Amino acid sequence: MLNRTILVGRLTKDPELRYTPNSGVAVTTFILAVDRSFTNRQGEREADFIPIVVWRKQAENCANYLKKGSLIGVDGRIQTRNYEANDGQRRYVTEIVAENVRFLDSKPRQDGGKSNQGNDFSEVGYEVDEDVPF
Amino acid sequence: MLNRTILVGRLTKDPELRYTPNSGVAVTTFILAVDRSFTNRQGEREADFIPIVVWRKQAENCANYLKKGSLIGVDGRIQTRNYEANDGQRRYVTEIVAENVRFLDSKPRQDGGKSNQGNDFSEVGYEVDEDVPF
Amino acid sequence: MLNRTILVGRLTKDPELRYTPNSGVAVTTFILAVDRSFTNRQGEREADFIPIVVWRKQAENCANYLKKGSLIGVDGRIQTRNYEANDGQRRYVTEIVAENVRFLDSKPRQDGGKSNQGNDFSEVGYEVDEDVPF
Amino acid sequence: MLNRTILVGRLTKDPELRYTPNSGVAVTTFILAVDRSFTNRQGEREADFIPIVVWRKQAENCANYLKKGSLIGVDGRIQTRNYEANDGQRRYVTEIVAENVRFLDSKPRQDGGKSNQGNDFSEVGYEVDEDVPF
DNA sequence: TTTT
DNA sequence: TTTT
Repeated sequence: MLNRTILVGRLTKDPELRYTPNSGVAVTTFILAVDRSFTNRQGEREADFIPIVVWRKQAENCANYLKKGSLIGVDGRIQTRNYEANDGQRRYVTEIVAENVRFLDSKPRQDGGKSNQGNDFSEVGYEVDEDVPF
Repeated sequence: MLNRTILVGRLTKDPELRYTPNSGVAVTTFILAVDRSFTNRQGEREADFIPIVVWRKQAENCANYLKKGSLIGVDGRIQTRNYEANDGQRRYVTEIVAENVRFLDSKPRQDGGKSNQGNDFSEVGYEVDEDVPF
Repeated sequence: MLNRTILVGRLTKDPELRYTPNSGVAVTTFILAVDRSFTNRQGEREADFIPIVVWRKQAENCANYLKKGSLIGVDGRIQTRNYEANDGQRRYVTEIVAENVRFLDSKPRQDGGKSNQGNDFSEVGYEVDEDVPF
Repeated sequence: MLNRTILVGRLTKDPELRYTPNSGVAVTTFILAVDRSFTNRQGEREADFIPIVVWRKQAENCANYLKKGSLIGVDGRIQTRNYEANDGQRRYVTEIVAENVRFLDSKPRQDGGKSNQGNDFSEVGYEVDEDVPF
C-alpha cells in the first residue's frame, strides 16, 4: 500500500555507522529530534525523538557529513520489527528507513549547485530526458 | 520542524474507542497493516504494523465506520512517548497521530459528494472562498 | 532538497499510454480527481484535478489495470516545466511524477497477497534482509 | 481523499503579501525553488519552481521573516484552479496551499525552544495533554 | 519571471 | 497481538 514519512529535525547525537555481518552493507543509525509545531499545557515546545536507519552509500555520507545537532530532511518509510528481549518478552520497534536524506545546515554552496555535499543519491533517478507528457 | 506520515493499509482488528479520564475526550486506537511494495529474500510480501491514534470526532467516526480489514488512508504525524514499564525499565513507544482518516473500501458515492460517510473533518479547513493568488 | 506528494483519488478518464519517440520509454498520463476534505461556502465538496505522469513498467501496469473512476494512491514528486505555446507565450505546467502507484479498488486478493495485481515495483527496494539496527 | 505535499527549498524572490478584497484576509505568495536529487543528461542539477500560497497569520509571518533565498520547509496540499485568460482560453493553475511553513536557515535557537521565530501555528494543535493510548 |  |  502507501507508506511515506517526511521529517525535518536535528540529530540528538553523532550518527553510528556499522556494516552488516554477512553482506557487509553499510548502515547508519541515529535519533532525530523533531520539534513539535504546538506547545503543551505548560506552554513548552516538546519534540519527538524518532529512530532513523540509513543504508548503503547514504549511510556513509551521513556518517561523514553529519554530527550531533545537524539539521536534516528525511524522506522515507516506517518499518516495524519485533524481537525477543533478554527477559523472554517480545519487544516492538518502529523506525524510519530513510530513502533520501538532505543536509540542511546550509552554508550556501560555492559551486553554484553542481556538487552536492554528500547528498549523492543520483542512483535514484526517474528522469527520462525527453518528451513532454501533458 | 516538519513531521508528516501518510499511510494506506488495513486494520488488523476492530478499532478500540475510549475516553480520557479527565476531559472525556474520545480517542480511538488500532493497528494498521501496511503491505510493503517489495518482497523479501523468500519472495514473500511482508507488512508493517503501525499503531494509529485518532482523537475527538474522528475517533468516534472511526469506531462507528471501521472494522477489522477496513482499508483506510491516514495523514498524520509521528509521536514518540516513553513510560516506565512494570519491570522498572523505560519503554519507548512510536505511534501515528492521525489528523485525517479516509475510508477507502467504499463504493463510489451516490450523492455526488455532498455527504462524506463519516469523513467529517470540516473543522480543519483552510479555505478562503474568494480571490485568486497567482 | 525534499519534494514529496501523496494523493488518493480517482481517474477522471481512461489513462493514456504513449512511448517516447527516441528511447521508446513507456509513459502514461491521466488526471486524478482528489476530493477535498472540506466544503465550500455553498456546502459543496469540491475536488482538485491533478495531472499525473507515470514512467516505464508502472506506465504499462497503469494502462492495463486502470480506467476512468479507478481509485488509486500515488506517491511521487512535483515537477514543473514550461514551454512555448502556439501564441508565442511561455506556458507553465505543474504535474506529479508518480514513483509508486497503488491500486485501491479492492476486490480483496485471492492469493493471500503473494502476487500484486500490477503493483510491481520490486525494482525499487531498499531492503537488506539481515540485521537489526536499533 | 488524501492530498499532501511536503517541500524543502528556497524562495526565488521576496514573498508578496496581499489582503483579499472582501474579507481582508492576509495571503502571501511566492515561488519555491526545489533542487532535484538527480542530475540531467548533461550532469546538471535542475530544480522545480513551485508556486506556494500561505493564508492568515502564517502569511504575515512569511512576509515578515522570509526573503529571496530563504530556506524553508512546506507542508501543505495541492490545489488546482482554472480561469478564463485574456485570450478567452481556459488556463489551468496548480499551486501548493501551505498549511505549515518552517523557517530553516535559522541558527539553532538560543532560548531552548520556547519561542518560535515567527513559526507561530499554535492554533493547529491536536494535542490532548493527558493519557497514553497504547 | 527562477533559489543556493 | 497482526490486514487483504
